[in-house]
Order: sequence, then C-alpha cells, then structure tokens
Amino acid sequence: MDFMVGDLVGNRNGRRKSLPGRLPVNKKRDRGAKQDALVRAGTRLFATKGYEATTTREIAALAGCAEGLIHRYFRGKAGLLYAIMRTQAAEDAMEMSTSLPRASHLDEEIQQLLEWELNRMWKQRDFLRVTIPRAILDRRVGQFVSRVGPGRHSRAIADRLKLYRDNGTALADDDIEAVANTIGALGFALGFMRQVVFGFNRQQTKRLAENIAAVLARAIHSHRP
Amino acid sequence: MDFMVGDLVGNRNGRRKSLPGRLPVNKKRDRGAKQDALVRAGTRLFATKGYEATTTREIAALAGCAEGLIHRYFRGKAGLLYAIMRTQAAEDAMEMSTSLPRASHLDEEIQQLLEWELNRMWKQRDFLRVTIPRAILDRRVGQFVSRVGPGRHSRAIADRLKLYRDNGTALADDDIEAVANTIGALGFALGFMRQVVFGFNRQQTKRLAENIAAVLARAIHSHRP
Amino acid sequence: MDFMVGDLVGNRNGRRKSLPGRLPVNKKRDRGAKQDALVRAGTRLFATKGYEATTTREIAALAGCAEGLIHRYFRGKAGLLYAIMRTQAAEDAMEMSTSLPRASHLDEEIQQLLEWELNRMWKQRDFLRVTIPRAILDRRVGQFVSRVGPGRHSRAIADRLKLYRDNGTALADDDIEAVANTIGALGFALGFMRQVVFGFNRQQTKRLAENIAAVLARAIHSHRP
Amino acid sequence: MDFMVGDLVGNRNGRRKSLPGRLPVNKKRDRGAKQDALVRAGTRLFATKGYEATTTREIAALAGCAEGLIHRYFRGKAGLLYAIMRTQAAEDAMEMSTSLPRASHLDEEIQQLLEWELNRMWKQRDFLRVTIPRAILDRRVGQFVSRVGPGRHSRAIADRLKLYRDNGTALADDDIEAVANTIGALGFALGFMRQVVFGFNRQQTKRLAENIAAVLARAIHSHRP
DNA sequence: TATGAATGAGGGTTCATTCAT
DNA sequence: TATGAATGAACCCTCATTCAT
Repeated sequence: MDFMVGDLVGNRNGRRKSLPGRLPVNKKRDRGAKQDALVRAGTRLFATKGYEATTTREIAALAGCAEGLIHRYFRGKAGLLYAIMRTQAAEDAMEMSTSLPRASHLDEEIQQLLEWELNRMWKQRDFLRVTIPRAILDRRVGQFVSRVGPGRHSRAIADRLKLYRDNGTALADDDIEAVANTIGALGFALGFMRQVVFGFNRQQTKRLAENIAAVLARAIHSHRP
Repeated sequence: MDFMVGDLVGNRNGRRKSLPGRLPVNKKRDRGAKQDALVRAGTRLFATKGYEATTTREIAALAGCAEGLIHRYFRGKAGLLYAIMRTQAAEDAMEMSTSLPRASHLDEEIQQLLEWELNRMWKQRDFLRVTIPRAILDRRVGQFVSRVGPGRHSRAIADRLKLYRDNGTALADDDIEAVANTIGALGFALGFMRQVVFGFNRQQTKRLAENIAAVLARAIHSHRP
Repeated sequence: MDFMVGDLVGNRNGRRKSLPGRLPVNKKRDRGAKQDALVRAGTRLFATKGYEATTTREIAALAGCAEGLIHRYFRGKAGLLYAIMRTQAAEDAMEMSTSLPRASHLDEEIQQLLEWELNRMWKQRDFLRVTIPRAILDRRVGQFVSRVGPGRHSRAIADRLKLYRDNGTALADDDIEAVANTIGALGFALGFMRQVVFGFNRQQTKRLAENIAAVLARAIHSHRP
Repeated sequence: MDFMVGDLVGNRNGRRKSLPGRLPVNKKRDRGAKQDALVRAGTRLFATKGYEATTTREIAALAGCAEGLIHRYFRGKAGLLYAIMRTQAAEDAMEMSTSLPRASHLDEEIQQLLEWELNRMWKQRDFLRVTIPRAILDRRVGQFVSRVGPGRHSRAIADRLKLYRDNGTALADDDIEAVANTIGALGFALGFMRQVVFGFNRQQTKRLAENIAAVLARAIHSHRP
C-alpha cells in the first residue's frame, strides 16, 4: 500500500530530473556585499552591452550570486537599473563635497574646473554609458539625470566662479551662467562623448580643453572693457 | 548574420548588384518606397522605444509592409539600424551643403553658427536618439558617428571662422579650433541633451546659447591685446 | 574598415551560439489541423497531469508543433484551456442533438437515459478531468460548466420524460424535475466520479445504475396511487 | 522527495519516532499548534487558489510561522497536502460517529439522510475543493477518497436503512443498495457540485433535495406491489 | 529547534528569423 | 518577389527547497 506518488504532484523544483550531485553552494549571508556586487556587475554589463542585451543570468554570474537575488533585492532587472542610478547619484554627490581647492586666479579656476569635469566624466564613464541611453528613452530618467548631473554641477561651478573678481569687480551673472554652462557642456561633450564614446586620445583632448579654458578666461576677463 | 560596418558607408541596398535580365523599373520604385518607409518607421520607433524594445513587427506595421522585407532588404533588424544611420549621415551631409549665409561680423557668425547647431540637433533628434545609444555601446559606431557628426561639423565651422578677421588679422588657429569645438560641444549638450533629452524649454535654451555666443565672441575678439 | 559587428547588437535569436545544423523543419501551414492537435494534446495532458503541472513545451511536443503557436492561436496557456472548454461544450451540444430513440415505456426510458448519461461521462472523461478542477477553483468556470453541462442535460431529460404518461395521466412536474435531476446527479456521481475518478469496474457500475433506474421508475409510476 | 501514499493513513508527524533524550513537552504543544495552523492555512489556500497556485510562502504567512516548517513537519508542500487529506479523513470519521437520531418513518429517514449529506458537503467544502481535484489527477488519491468518503458513507446509510421495514418486511438488499448509493450521489452532486461549485442557492437546492427524497421514499415503499 | 535568506531549475511568453505559399 | 504564419531559443521571473544563522 506504499507507493511513490511524489511525481504525481508536479511542483516546480521537484522535477529536478537530472541533478545527481550538487556542488556545495556558498549560501553565506552578506546582503550588503551581494547587493554591491550586483550593482557593480550590472553597471559593468549594462555599460558594455546595453541594458536590454544584458541578461539577469549574466549579471548574477558576474556578481557571483544567485539570479533570484536580483529580484529579491531590487525587484527585478529594472529595479537594479534604478538602484545603479541612485547609487551613482549618491556617490557623485559625495564626491562633489570633497572640495577642489580654490585657484589663485580666475584663469586657473576655469582651467581646473574643466579638467575636473573631464576627469569626473572619465571616472563615471560606466555609469554614464548606462544612464545616458536610458535618459534618451525615458523622459523621467532624463529629468532625474539632468537634476543630479548638469543641474547640480553647473550650479556648483557658478558658485565657485562667483568668488572671483576681475579688476576688483564681481563677474556679471549672465557671464557666470554662460561660462558655467559652457564648462558643463564641454565636460560632457569632451569628457564623455569625445574621450569615452568616440575613443579620442585623452591627452589630446585635455590639451584641447586647456585651449578652450584659456579662451573662456579671456572672454570673462575682458568683460566691459 | 554578421553585418559589416563597411555597410555604414555602402549603398543602401542589401543586394550588391542588380540581378541580371529582368527589368526592375517599377519594382524598383516600390522597393525604394518601401525601404524608405521601413527606414522612417525604424527611426521613429528606435528613437522612442529603443532599438531592443522595438519589434520588427511594429516596424513593419508602421511602415505598412511585411515583416519579411526587413530581412530581405536589410538582412535583419540590425541591418535596418545601419541603414538608418547611413541614411541620416547622407542626409546630414546634403544639408550641410545648403549653405548658411555668411554673417557680416564675427559676433553674428558665432551667434548664427550656434543657433544653427541647436536647430540641427532638434531636427535630427530622432536620429540622434537612435544613434547615440548605439555609439555608446559600440566603439565602431562611435567612431563612425564622430566622423560624420562632430568631426565634419567642427571642420566646417572652423572653415567659416577662418574667413573672419579681427582688426585686420586672421584669427589664431588655436582659437579657431577652440571656438569651433566649443560650438560643436554646445550644440550637442544644449541642442540635444538639454532640449531633447532633459526636456528643457527651447526658448530659454536659445537665450542661454545667445549669451554664450556673446561671451565667446568677446574672447576671440580680444585676442592678442 | 570592414569588421564584424553583428554580435554587438544583442538580439534575441542572433545569439544562436551552438546550433550547427538545423533539422529540416515542417513548416507546412495548416492552421485548423494544428489548432486541433493543440486542443487534443492540451486536453490529454491537462486531464492527466493537471493544468498547472502541464508545460506548454509538453503540449507543443505532443501536438507536434511549435510552442509559439499556443500563444499565437490561443493567446497563451490559459487561452488554450478556454478553447478546450468551448470546443467540448460545442461538441457536447452537437452530440445531444443526435437523438436517443424514444423508449416504449417510461421504465425503459429512465433506464436508457441513465445509461446514456454514464456513457457520456465516460466519453467525456478527459474533458471533465480538465474542467471540474477549474470549475472548483473559479466561480465563472463553474457557472459556465453548470450551464452547458447539468443545466442543459437535466432540461433535455425533463423534456423527454414529459412525453410519457402513467395510466393515462401526465407525470407531475415536481416528479419530473426530481427524477431528471436525480438522473443528472447519478450520471455525474456514478459515471464520472465512480467510473473514472475512483476507478470502479464499469460493468458493476452499470448494474448498479440499472437497479437504481428500476427503483426510480417504480417511484414515478406509483405516483398518487 | 517522494511521498508514500501510506502517509495518507499514517500519523501526522513527518518524523517516524520521537528523538531520544530530550523532553519535548512544551515544544510538542507548540509544534502541534503550528502543524494545525499550517494544515488549516493550507486547506484554505489550496481550496481557493488550487494546490499549484498556492505558494508555500503564502501558507506560512497565513499560518503565522516560518516557511521552513512546512518542510520540517511535512517534508514539503506535497506532504502538507497529504496531511490535509489525512486530517480531514480522520475528522470526517469522528463526525460520522456523532450519530444522527433515527427517524420514526422511512420517509423521514431518507429525508434527513439526504439533508445530512448536503450539510456535510457544505461543511467540508474546503476540504473537498482540495481533495477532488487531486483525486481526479491521481488514481491512488481517488481510491483513498473513495474509501473514506462515498464508500464509508453509503455503507453507513445502507446500515441505517436496513433498520426500517415496510409493511412488516425488511427492505430488499438491492433496493437498499440502490437508495443508499443514490443518496450518496445526490449528496455529492447537489451538496458539493451544485451548492458549492456551481454556486446555486442553498434553499432552492434543499427543496429540490426534499422533492427527490419524497420520490425515493415512494419508490422504496411501493416495493413488491 | 526555528527562521527566512539564498539558491537555481524551470516556467510561460516573446519575437527575430525562416520559409511555404 | 512579397507575405506573414510558423518556429524555437532565450528571456525574466517565480518559488519549492536548502541551509547558515
């Protein structure tokens, strides 16, 4: 009267038809570390293959943990993407607060601000490779990026420029806004598009930036002659 | 199954040469029309939903023709993408030759060049929404875009600037290069990223561009004091 | 300048990494036949393993066609289930119209009606094995089943019984309703539950039904003595 | 991983015997309470959503204990299902012994037996919603259900009918068997299928049962005219 | 012992591509 | 040649089960 009926009840995992010996699995619990690993793996893969072309399997494999965790921690692939963006925005905010020393002259300030932007773009290149394409497709992401990226940065740049004076007079607000936005635009166009996307030589790009910085400095100096 | 990047600069037809013996007169016209329709539909859909999220079925439906044609004409979805990029590059090249009238002063020239760039970005926004994400993922596409986009344009801009003189002397090459690149960078950053991706108000953006143009003009005027 | 970039565009099927030689596939188009095959395969598998435990993969394999067709034809697994139920309801309706000859006496009529019900249950056993569990879980399915099953049948049985008279008088409506419902109930309880689900011997069940029919006939004959 | 049907009649604990040396006094009480809670939660959820569609997480949540306990106590989800069936079979057996008072006449007896069956089905509806679908899919469960359900009950009904006499003579065995089985069939068909599954009005169903009982009583009275 | 976090096999479904018509 | 029905690989996600804590 005893017979096997286990397989009469079809359950998802009961059907493990061909798994003779399991490998010993690392089930150590370390939520923080695994979340980090997933965010890092996701960033890397989304950046190089694109969000859609990256599979959750790959991400889990690269992160060295189970696919299911992507869904447990981030509520799915899309959630991981958002987590990546939030994480980066937070890190960027932190990095901004580690202040760049003030330069002795306006020329130098513009010089170093532009260089700083270029470096920032380079450091954040993976993040940007993930984010920009999403921003292009999704208005909401675009607004988020705008707020935490160019928005925050041009304001910071403008604030720094306000501290400088030319022949004893403060710089005009319009000029400050123009230069701050130009520096932001150049940061993105040279630092990200040119250096990262178009694959131009970094030294050459840096020299170009230096020339431009010099031109900008001249412009702002010569205000109302 | 694999597409040549060479295709990016090749002719639009997937087939290398016309088949022997069979007049393709009217067929050709239909073929061309359908290819155009597919390219247009693909551009629109890739731009709004992204390449991966767009299905070939949708493209065919929007173009009003059969799904199979995407494969026959363009060797698949990826081939259509390349065709879109080629098409746009060609159109852009044509548009550049419809020349912008020369301005009477350098100030005006910079002004109108920047405005022209902003408009160009706006007109090409769908194309850019398709292309930029691909360029970000694919170094080779990046190089292609760089060549037909910023490369071509900054050269054209520089050529125009060379025609102007300040106090009777030609502008310095370094300044020309700096300003030409800055105009290009601003075109992309303001015209595409700010206007299109971040969804900023166009008038406001245009005014910002005008301020910036004024600053740049001042800089280049005051050269060699 | 020509390099492979095909794999830079991650598309779903482009990734066919390890399919050296495809088997020649039978892509013959025969929608009707394939729909039938899927309905039949679905009925069989749902009946024996249950709806949830059956995979669409299995259904397609048993039907000898592609999994995708389940979604194209029936909009998914659930749609196939509904199609099965509709199909069966339609067939059952048709079969009902192939009339059972009228018996010479009421006794015989009850006898043959009950037998007819038992046979119907046996013939429809796979369908019932699919449907009853769903009806148990889903009020809507329950109502549908009730309408096309017991509802339709007891009415038909009642209509037949109305044609008989006992000692020259028509049978009382209440009696007809009672006997018709009893026959229906017995059909289900003996024909399906006992014969099919509990696995009782069919001959024995048939004899039991004959005894019961005799008792019922007596009851209705002896009306108001 | 495979469950023995023997478990269906075994004791409720997954573990065969108590562990040596460790007083399980209070633990046992908790254990029992949690097992009960899991069985109750499982019954409710399996009944309303179906076995497969119910997750162990839901069951644990409804029972207010940890998911892992389902596996520790019942060796998995399937084991819980068997425990549910065993529990119910045991409760049903107990309830049968709380005897229904004997009626004064056969008519009344049939009447009250049928009513009793209908009520029983109503009370056990959740259990039946769990069990019937499993019985339909699994021959062995079907046999188990048949034994502890209809089998046990028709025997009990027959035993009661044997106590009545008509005009001083005992009822014929065939008639008793026929009526007992008919009552059982009606109990299931009206009490479960009609009342519970098809969602018919209970009062109306009760009246129909009364009519039928009257007809059956007449039949059995008039035996051997 | 009890918990619930971690695992990963397998599910339904989508959709680029193929090919009969 | 053009069509769109058919194909099936691969996707994201669920959830029974395992096992560290």
